[in-house]
Amino acid sequence: MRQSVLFTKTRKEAPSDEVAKNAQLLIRAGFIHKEMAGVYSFLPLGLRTLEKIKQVIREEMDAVGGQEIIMSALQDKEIWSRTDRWDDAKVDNWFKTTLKSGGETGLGITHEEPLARIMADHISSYRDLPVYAYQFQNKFRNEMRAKSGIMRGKEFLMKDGYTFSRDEEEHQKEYERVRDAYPRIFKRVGIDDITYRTFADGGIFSDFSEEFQTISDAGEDTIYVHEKKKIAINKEVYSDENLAKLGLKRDELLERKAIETGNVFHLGTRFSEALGLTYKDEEGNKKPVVMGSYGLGPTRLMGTLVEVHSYEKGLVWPKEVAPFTLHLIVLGEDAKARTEADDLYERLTEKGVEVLYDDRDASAGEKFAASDLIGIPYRAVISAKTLTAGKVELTKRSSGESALAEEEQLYSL
RNA sequence: CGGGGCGUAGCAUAAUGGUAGUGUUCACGGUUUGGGACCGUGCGGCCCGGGUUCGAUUCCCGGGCCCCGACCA
Repeated sequence: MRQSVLFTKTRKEAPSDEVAKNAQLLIRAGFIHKEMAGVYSFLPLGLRTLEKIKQVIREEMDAVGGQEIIMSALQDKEIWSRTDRWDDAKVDNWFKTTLKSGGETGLGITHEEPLARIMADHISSYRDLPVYAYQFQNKFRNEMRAKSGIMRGKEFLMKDGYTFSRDEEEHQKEYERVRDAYPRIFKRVGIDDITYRTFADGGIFSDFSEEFQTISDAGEDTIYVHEKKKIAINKEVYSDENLAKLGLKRDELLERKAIETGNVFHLGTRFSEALGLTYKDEEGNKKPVVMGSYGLGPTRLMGTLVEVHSYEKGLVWPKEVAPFTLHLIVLGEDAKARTEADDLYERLTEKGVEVLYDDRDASAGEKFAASDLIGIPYRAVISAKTLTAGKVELTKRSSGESALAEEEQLYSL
């Protein structure tokens, strides 16, 4: 894409109403726009990154048998009443509204209920199980206080998945299969080294649930990390009894602030029993389906990446989720350099390299500053200088290494 | 929900009970061209509603935003 037609602009100064680093940098770089507290729109660069994050998650979910769907945002009060999660006294963060035809609806805070009902239409035999379905969908939560930029909003994108199994044994296998896909996602977006599988409150169906916590001072959670075992325990369940269950010792653990980037839960038969989601086993006995749920917020993950990868001058995207792979910059008004850069841009695009081409009529400093801010992993500079050498200057952003390169080297990016 | 703070131009900020200044952005002209370069000219603003007052951007009340805490499958 030519930067001269990209409608977003970069800014020198951070907005005064944001404190979170992720929001400040993403707004300065033109990735997002704040609509109101805890509500953000995604602009061209931000959307490209968000879509890439989604694609990484999608590929890993599909790889463990996930079937993608998309459910409605508007919810049927009926099914939520059956699980006792409609009443404001039970769940206090609904956005509710009245229907003109009478009655009420609300914007989905999560989707166990509607999916259990959908599955009731399609599951009737043990032969139909297990099943794993997931979706990417905006969730709406009427939080008292939004904070931390895009990491905790009132409207946010969520990948929520749900498994349906015959019994606890089968559920455990499904649960582990989906859970074990998560580290592969974190590896691809470059945070596997600081992300820990963390034991947390399990609710009523199990001793523990598990979270994926990414070490960062911007996080809201406190966890205790066992670096060698690559696991952690959340402060909320940090007790001698639980440490004994997990075989952990206090003196081997380090206290850290962390961002909850993902979570996986055992749901048991709570939802299936309330909503009539049953199947017939081999003997013809009617049994409730055992469920699990698996969350991972792409927008929160995007915020996390900014918190842990960015530096004072701007964003630094891992290649897999960067809005573009290469930032091509032409400097000066030298007509030859311009022509060469134009042609190179065309050739690279033809070869399938995702290029943002800064063809604007702007000073070198302005272009470099904008480039630093946007954070595309590779930068290629063309100027009168590089032209005489017959090469382009290629810089790898993550390491800062810079060298003159042949055009062919750019094709392999 | 408890406590604190802030609302002034597209953005960031200053001053003021008698209608507001700076930087940046933007437009135009000129000089520049490897780190948001320089000079000149110009456009552009007191969040909304109510109250006090001769007069409110300024003081008071409510809505808004931010921060700390509580809450957070």
